[in-house]
Amino acid sequence: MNTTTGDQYLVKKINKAIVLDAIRKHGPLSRAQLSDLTGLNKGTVSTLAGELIEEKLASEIGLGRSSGGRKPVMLLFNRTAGYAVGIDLGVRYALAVLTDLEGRIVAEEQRELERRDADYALDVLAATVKALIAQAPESPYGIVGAGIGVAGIVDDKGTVLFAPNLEWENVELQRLVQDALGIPVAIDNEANAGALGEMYYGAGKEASDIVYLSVGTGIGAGIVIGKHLMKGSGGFSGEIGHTTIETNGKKCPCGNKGCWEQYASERALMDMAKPLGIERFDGLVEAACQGSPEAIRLFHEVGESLGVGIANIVNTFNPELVVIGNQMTRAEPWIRNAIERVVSMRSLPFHRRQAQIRFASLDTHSAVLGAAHYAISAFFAKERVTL
Amino acid sequence: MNTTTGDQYLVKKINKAIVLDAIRKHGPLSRAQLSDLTGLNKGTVSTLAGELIEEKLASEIGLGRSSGGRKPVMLLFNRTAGYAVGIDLGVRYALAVLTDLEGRIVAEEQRELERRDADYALDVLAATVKALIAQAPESPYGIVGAGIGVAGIVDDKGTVLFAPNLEWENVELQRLVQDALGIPVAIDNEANAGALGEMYYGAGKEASDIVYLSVGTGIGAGIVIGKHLMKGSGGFSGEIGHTTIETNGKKCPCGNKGCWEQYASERALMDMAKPLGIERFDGLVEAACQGSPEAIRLFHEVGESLGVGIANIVNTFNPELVVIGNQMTRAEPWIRNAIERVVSMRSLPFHRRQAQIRFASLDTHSAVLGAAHYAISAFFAKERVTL
DNA sequence: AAGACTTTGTTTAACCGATGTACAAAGTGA
DNA sequence: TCACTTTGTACATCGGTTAAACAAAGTCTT
Repeated sequence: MNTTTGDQYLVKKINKAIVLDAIRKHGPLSRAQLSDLTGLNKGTVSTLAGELIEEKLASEIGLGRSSGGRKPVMLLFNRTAGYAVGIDLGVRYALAVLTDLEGRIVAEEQRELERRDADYALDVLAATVKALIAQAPESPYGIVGAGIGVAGIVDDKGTVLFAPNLEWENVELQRLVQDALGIPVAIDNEANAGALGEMYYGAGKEASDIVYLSVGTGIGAGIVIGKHLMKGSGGFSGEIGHTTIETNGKKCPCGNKGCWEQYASERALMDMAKPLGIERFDGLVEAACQGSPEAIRLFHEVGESLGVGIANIVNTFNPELVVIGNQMTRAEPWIRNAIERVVSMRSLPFHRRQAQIRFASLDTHSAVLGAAHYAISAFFAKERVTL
Repeated sequence: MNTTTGDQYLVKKINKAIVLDAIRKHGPLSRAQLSDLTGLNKGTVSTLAGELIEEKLASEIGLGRSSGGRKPVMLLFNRTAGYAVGIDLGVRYALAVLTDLEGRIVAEEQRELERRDADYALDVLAATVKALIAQAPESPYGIVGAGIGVAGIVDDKGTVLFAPNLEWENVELQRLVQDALGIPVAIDNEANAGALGEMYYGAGKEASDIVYLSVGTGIGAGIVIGKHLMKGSGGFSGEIGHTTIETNGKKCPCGNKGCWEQYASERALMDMAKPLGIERFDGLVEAACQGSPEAIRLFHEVGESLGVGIANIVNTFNPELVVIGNQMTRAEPWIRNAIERVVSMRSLPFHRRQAQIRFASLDTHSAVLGAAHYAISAFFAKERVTL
């Protein structure tokens, strides 16, 4: 039993959070509109709005249009009250952005990772973030925190349990980065971060059930149901890439046979491309651009395999939207049709609406923006009640 | 914006719910213990406990042991303040129980379903439930509601969208039953109900991440993460049985190829048993009991296929516990080893703990008790805040 | 057996925040 | 200019929690 009990302070927290959320989502708004929208008494809204202004989280931006009476004073969320850092920690690169509290990018830094060990990555990360922080404008709250999306399995304590492609095991990334930077840090897997990014700032703004598929070296999925990120046990983000789609199929280094990512990942594609003498993904994309029938055939094949797994996801979660992100986005022209054909063939007929399939609208920035969102929402969750 | 705003009444609701929950979960408790446990002031607990007694939801059961001072008055949850009905609506049968508010069975009725149409099922259902209600002892709240677990896909409005084995489509089951019985009714799919039943009253009492697999004619799964039932979009319960485990495998009536339930369901098993001249599941179980090597081989084969799909679930959700329920429970002696071998072979090595595999400890009552739980929790959610 | 100490549960005054009402401020439109 | 609207603030009231005091009912030591 450690449920938070109720008292007046809780009531105030709840209502203040409601008012701030309304301003963030629907601003600019007058106090009267806020009262209508939230159902709170005018007087209550007045006091709470006053305090939010005091705290620099909202500001009066002048008078609005009258509809036959006194002109309303419009309130706007003060999105530059602080700044957040979002980091996408990939295998060969680290991409970091500085955003305001609405997730708008104000600065960006990218670094190549020349080695894979955690110490090195940590050094690069710290330097990158410090370079970003130096660019942050003066603000009441300063840097409110950092979020990291990492290509590996993360638990709810912020430890990277296993990152095969980085060759990491049990790295306490959250603690390490937090100590290095001195600001609150949140960690999650790159696919989950991408899902949040697309939901809040990208292709899924209107949808509430989204699956974000990160198709790179491996395959990861961030699954959002009812605007909530689905987290497995212990914060475990599903290793859906190691789901069997061919019971006696290709051997996977994980020990299993017929894993999806043996057929549908970037790595699978490159394995298939070796006989063609093409070693890099860029090369294959180029070959396809120039009309190479072998290259195009390979993309079709991978697209079909992607479709099989996506159909499984659709049959299991019935999402409105499947967003394909990471490297494989660049293959859109050649895989899109194959995916759509296979998915519509294999997904159950009694779904009321057909799931749409899109490619990440934030391009390579889904994960990094989602990561920034972790920091922003942690900042707001701290002194508030989560609605 | 329709978030509930905060005021004194909300605070009281929250605190009253906290106190009642504490009594339900840890009772008998004294007022002083409640104050310690919940963090609420002694005076507050006194008033709230008084009201709960007034409302017949708790009662004083006498004095407890003193530890050097005045003897405490012990409060106990009044589990007979009302009764709930749980229904498991299968393809060939309807099983219904009457439980007290702690989910203990006080009466039970089972009926065969001789036809499959919804009207007939509804008549049988109504008669069965009425027979149960007639057996309910007098109580302050009477019958607080009914929950139904049904072998089909249910949306969040209580409509059975599709129940292939019952041959139903778009049956507004909740409304129909509610009108027939005049009590609140909650509907969910049988696998979800089973998962709740096992979590609250069965094998999963201590676990918080459980997958309940209902293996009958088809395969359904109820997935519980962090004590919460995972619901797909629109209340959609995952049709995980139609997940592909063999890309170019057997055709499935659903239109897909290589669906899991084409290999691992009761129906798949019986299809395989036809050449042996065995037509019914009972027959096959009997044959295996008598040591028929063909029957045992078939069970092994199905067990292995079950293992493939379970490994997929384990890799995706990393549960603590997988509970196998419904018909296939009866095959435990012959499939258990095959399942465990395949799952441990195919599940990812970096899971910190190996998922345990058990067979439904509530036997055939998982779903029906889970269904009753829906009614009970709906009753408590009505006048309260959900914690 | 008496008195000191403990624990339980109730009572009461103080406090806090939301609400409704009255009201002041600042418009619009005929 | 005047009637009517709309916005935002001020203030008394209400309900609920809390802390502190207190009454009730024990135990334990001497």
